[in-house]
Amino acid sequence: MSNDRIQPSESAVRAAQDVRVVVGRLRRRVRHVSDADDITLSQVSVLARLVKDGPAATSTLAAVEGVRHQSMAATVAALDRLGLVERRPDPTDRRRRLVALTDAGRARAEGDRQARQEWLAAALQERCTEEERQTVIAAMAVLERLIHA
Amino acid sequence: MSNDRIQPSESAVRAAQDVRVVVGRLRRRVRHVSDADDITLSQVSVLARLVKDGPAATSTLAAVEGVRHQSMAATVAALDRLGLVERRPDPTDRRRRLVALTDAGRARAEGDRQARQEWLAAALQERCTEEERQTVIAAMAVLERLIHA
DNA sequence: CGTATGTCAGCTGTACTGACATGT
DNA sequence: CACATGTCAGTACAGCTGACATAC
Repeated sequence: MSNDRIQPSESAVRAAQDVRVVVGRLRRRVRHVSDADDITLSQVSVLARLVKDGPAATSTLAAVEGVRHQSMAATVAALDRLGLVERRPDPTDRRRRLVALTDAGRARAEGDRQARQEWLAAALQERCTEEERQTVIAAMAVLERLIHA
Repeated sequence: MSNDRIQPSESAVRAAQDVRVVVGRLRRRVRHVSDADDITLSQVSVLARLVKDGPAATSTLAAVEGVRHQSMAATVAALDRLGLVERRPDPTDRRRRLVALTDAGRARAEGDRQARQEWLAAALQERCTEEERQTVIAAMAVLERLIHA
């Protein structure tokens, strides 16, 4: 049990391990469910963001999602091909192209909120107590804070 | 606010959204940190599993990790190439090849537990209260239960 | 025979890096 | 000039499917 470095508490090590395992499994699980539809997780995430925050530049989207701008560009290009977003020049800065939802994109985003997240939301509803849901929300806030280091 | 289907509570929808966002970000973050080493997340996961459960067939590993056997075969093959596991025939069933840790694999698995998870464990240690860590552990238990539906 | 296990080949999604053009 | 934004090209990882051989 000796350790020459910092000595994280038992709870820190335990929490870190649990998080890693659960994150891996959750991701596969969500992806598998989302296979039913034909757009991808990243795409859903961007649509949801656009609904919430309105039109944005690729760089901005990349920043809020925590990915490189090149990666976000690929996701946005896919959404463009599907006709769910459109990219128009920003009149105030000709480097930028504002990404905005099309009507189809908005409709899709609405539908997804019920369809895609249904399994998790439903599971949280049917198989958890309100207290457990609050625990999950609180834990996500803690992890979010750590991510934004 | 009408909804013709089930009516998940606000907290269920909120929790589901938070989980999705945080899972995505955490995964990218963990992967980035793990770049310092030279083995991948899936590989780490398999090593950890072998430490815990002992030698196993590829199919078995695939089942417990929740992936296709072909996917697991690729991960195991990579570990084999690195000399961290070895595959030997199962005398009782000549279709199977038992995957077992080598000494190097065991050593690597041990080292990883401290090195790779350090950023998260350290963050949980330094920037959280004990109560927050317990919240995270509790939330992971809840999510784990939901995954194993 | 059907089923289980494993291999090989090819595909997709997601993210990365580096190099480059263009506009502020 | 440096910096921000975006595109293109190449790479890596991690999963998938289908087709096939072999063993139970």
